[in-house]
Amino acid sequence: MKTKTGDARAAAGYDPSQYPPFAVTVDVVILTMSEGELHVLLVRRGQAPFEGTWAIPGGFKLPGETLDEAAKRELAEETGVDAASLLTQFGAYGDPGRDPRMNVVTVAYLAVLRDVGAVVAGSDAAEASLVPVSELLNGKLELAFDHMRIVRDAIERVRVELEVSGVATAFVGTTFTLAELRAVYEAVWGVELDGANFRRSVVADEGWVIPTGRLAEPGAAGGKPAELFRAGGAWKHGGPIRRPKRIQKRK
Amino acid sequence: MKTKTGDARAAAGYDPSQYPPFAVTVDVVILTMSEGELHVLLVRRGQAPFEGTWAIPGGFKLPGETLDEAAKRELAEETGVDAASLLTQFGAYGDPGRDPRMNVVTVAYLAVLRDVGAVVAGSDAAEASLVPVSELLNGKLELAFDHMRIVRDAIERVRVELEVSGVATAFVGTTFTLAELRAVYEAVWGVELDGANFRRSVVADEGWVIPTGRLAEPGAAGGKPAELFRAGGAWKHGGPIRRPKRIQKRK
DNA sequence: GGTAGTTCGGGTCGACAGGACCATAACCTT
DNA sequence: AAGGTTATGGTCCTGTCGACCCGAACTACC
Repeated sequence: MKTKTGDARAAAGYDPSQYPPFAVTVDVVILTMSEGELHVLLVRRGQAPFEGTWAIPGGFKLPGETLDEAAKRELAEETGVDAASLLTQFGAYGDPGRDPRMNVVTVAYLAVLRDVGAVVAGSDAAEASLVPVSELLNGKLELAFDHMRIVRDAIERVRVELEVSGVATAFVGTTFTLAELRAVYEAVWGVELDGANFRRSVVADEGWVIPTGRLAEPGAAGGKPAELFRAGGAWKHGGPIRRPKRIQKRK
Repeated sequence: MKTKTGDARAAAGYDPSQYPPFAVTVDVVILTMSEGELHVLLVRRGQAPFEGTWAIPGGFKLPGETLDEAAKRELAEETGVDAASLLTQFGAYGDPGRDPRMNVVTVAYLAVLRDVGAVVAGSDAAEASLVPVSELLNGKLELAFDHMRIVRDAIERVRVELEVSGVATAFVGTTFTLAELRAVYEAVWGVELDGANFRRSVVADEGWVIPTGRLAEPGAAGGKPAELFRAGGAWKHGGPIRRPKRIQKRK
């Protein structure tokens, strides 16, 4: 290559202070199960730009913290939840003009929570709400910046994550029935799974779920009381359930 | 652009110019097959810090381009290759102190190439070399910044990617034999696959590889000439081969 | 109390995928 | 021509997974 470019690149390529500054933010997509449906936590913006528009919570990275720490801090500030182990970085977004004021690159994180309802109240966000993802994907709601794209990517990510890791247990309580756990898969994947087959697969995976010996209270409709489980430590083994290609139909 | 919010909290939360600036870079991990082994392209640094240390190629993101464009540009500048379709973003790294001079957040990309050897010559890098990943993972080589971690993450990513997408064809030429394609899986995963079973799985996946009708020249050792294939368009269907849990043994 | 409805969980069966292995064809070198 | 090597087709066997059935245990209602 030409020496001109070489010299310019040598100077430009190695002196960071010569380059236009960016602001770096972290945004957190908080997913949770509510009423059998997958929801995302959104906050309403109080300032321009995009004042009054829904957005995902986030904030600026500080020089003294890692990206993971920044995401954890933002999550704690917005929801009061300490869930560092469930935070997964899944993408960086830096399109020019995504923030109309200056160059902002954001690193997006995914957080999976349970019982987020009570937590939202304690947040300092002006207005926060759990929105079903189906409403978002329908295009009925508009989000600030490129947050719609980020949320879409997050949902796709959690669908994959559900298959290769044990995230499913993060959606449910500390103890849960297998039906509750199965509902997570069904909601996220949009499929129906056979209860009996689900149980076989899950309990066959040693250390994945651990029976507590206790039984759950039957619902209003009755039925045999379900066994209560708690999450095992085996997170990395790859999930016990494989995502079906086509939607199963039960008669 | 020139918003000047008076409110302190609003300024802290919503005015990017109030926050410490970062430099944003893109780094590209270039993987290729050479002599049946997975290699990564490294360049030797000519400037401080880490002068003389091996590093992965990369550069600064410009305000007017997207992250993907920056990665594509850097890849072209360093290797002369236009391979935008093979570029995958896989992580962002922003630990404090990862660059001793200032706050730098880098977005890491993965590029899978074939025949990178001829391309390296045209690069403007002072010194470039293909290094077997086995040497890197052994810890025999030291990399600048946190590039070792980035490369490790990239390799893990390509192992997963190989299973869920059709990246394997990116490692080989426009036409290839099934043995060549199989060698990609074997090298990346570190396993041995049965040739007959491999063929069955691959050709069963409609549109994944397309026979050209031509035959390859047999190697020096002879053998039946292999059928030549070209890559089909079916990239998203998920790879045809599943990663074996344990290494297969052939007698 | 009895019966219907509901949920849970164990069992069976068949389809299919995947791995191990053999056989054959088509090339090389000697 | 003989033996080695590679590609490719075929067979066999096993484990996995979905579909489905059935009994167990509970609630609700008559």
